[in-house]
Amino acid sequence: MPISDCEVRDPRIRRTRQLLQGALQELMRTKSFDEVSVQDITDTATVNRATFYDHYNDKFALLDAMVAGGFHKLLSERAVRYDGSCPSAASAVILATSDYLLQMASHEGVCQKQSAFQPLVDGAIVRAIGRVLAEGIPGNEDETGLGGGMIVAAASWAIYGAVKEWFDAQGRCPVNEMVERVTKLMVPVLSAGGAPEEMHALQSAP
Amino acid sequence: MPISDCEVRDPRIRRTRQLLQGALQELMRTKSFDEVSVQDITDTATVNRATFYDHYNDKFALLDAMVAGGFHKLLSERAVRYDGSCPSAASAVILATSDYLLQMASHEGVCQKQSAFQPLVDGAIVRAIGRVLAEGIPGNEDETGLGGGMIVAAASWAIYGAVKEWFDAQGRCPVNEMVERVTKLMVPVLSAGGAPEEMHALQSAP
DNA sequence: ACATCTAGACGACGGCTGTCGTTTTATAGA
DNA sequence: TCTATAAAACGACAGCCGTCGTCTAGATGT
Repeated sequence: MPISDCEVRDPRIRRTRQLLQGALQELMRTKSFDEVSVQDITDTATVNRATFYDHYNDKFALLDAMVAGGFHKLLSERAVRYDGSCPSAASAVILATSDYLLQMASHEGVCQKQSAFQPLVDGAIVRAIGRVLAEGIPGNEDETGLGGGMIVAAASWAIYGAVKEWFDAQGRCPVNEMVERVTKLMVPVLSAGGAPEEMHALQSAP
Repeated sequence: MPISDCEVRDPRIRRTRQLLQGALQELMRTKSFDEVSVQDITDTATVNRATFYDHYNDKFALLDAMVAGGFHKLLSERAVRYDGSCPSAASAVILATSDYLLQMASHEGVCQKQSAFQPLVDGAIVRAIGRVLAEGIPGNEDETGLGGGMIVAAASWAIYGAVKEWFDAQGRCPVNEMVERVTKLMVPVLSAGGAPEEMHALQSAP
């Protein structure tokens, strides 16, 4: 019976969900996700276990909401928006992604241990990235006939995959360099929808 | 205590794992993944429940192995290999990905209902695509200094994301057209490592 | 201030999970 | 062929899951 998570009016609901998300974050500082039980979460949140299921289908749904919310928060704090195919905007999204991964691994501790449910986190972040990109790339098939949906999908998955690859193989190169590489890789993809002129110029620059 | 899944000598182990994977496939023809219990699987496979845990950590690990194995089988049946940055090779991988999704949805029924654990399937397929691409793109950082790992990661995630986008929004365009679009999108990414000449020619072709 | 609505508390339920130790069975190698 | 190895069967266990129905309390809106 969980209600849609974005834009909840009732302050009680917000409070309870805040408590649950906080409890999960707290617990994941020491345990890995699959070692945390719903019982643990509700005990820490001082909330009845049955109440949990009034808000989320299972602990995976809670994780999903937490990740999506956290990433969205990080984006809005920096006022990161992807408007059009501007490469610097793409870089901002890429940087935000890597920062979020770092933040999760360290002080938030969302994925302290490499859990078997990492793919769930992956999916949540990819969706979040997709949402940002979609704001800048109209989904309607315009004169180009390419369909922005596919570009957004390809780009958001690619960005996350590349950043995660860099992240998992730590110490390969500094963040700046990684962002630059991924941006260069993404520019031709993102510019496939429109405004290709400036892109090609930038792409062929040293 | 599960033993590594690839290259198992003992025929008994192969037999049992075959039975378990077959049982899960069978059950997912009617139920969604999260509606299937380990009990169901072992009952259908006529195998003791405890035996299941000798082979897989949980039912998610079984799904993962099943998807990876199935995709690898589909690729080797067609002798699909990605050697170098040849666009037709990329197209073959893309087509194989969409075919695998179709095959899963219809007659194999791996993801009949849209389950909350779809991300796990996603991750398994992305990893499988990555393995194929990695054969054609050397991971060592050569004179280009780009590092093939990032390209492989970006490309495999992007390919799967794009194909899945097309797949989820069914009826948008025929398969051929989708493959062509995604290939065009991926060529600049894949060719970032080396052999960029032919690529650029193809990219600017009508 | 009041009546109403509804989130949340609570206890209980059957079912599934993951693990353990022991026993049986069949493969692999000498 | 015979023996050592190891996979699988089996039963049992505590613990967690997801759900249900009922009841309380507090927020909402008039």
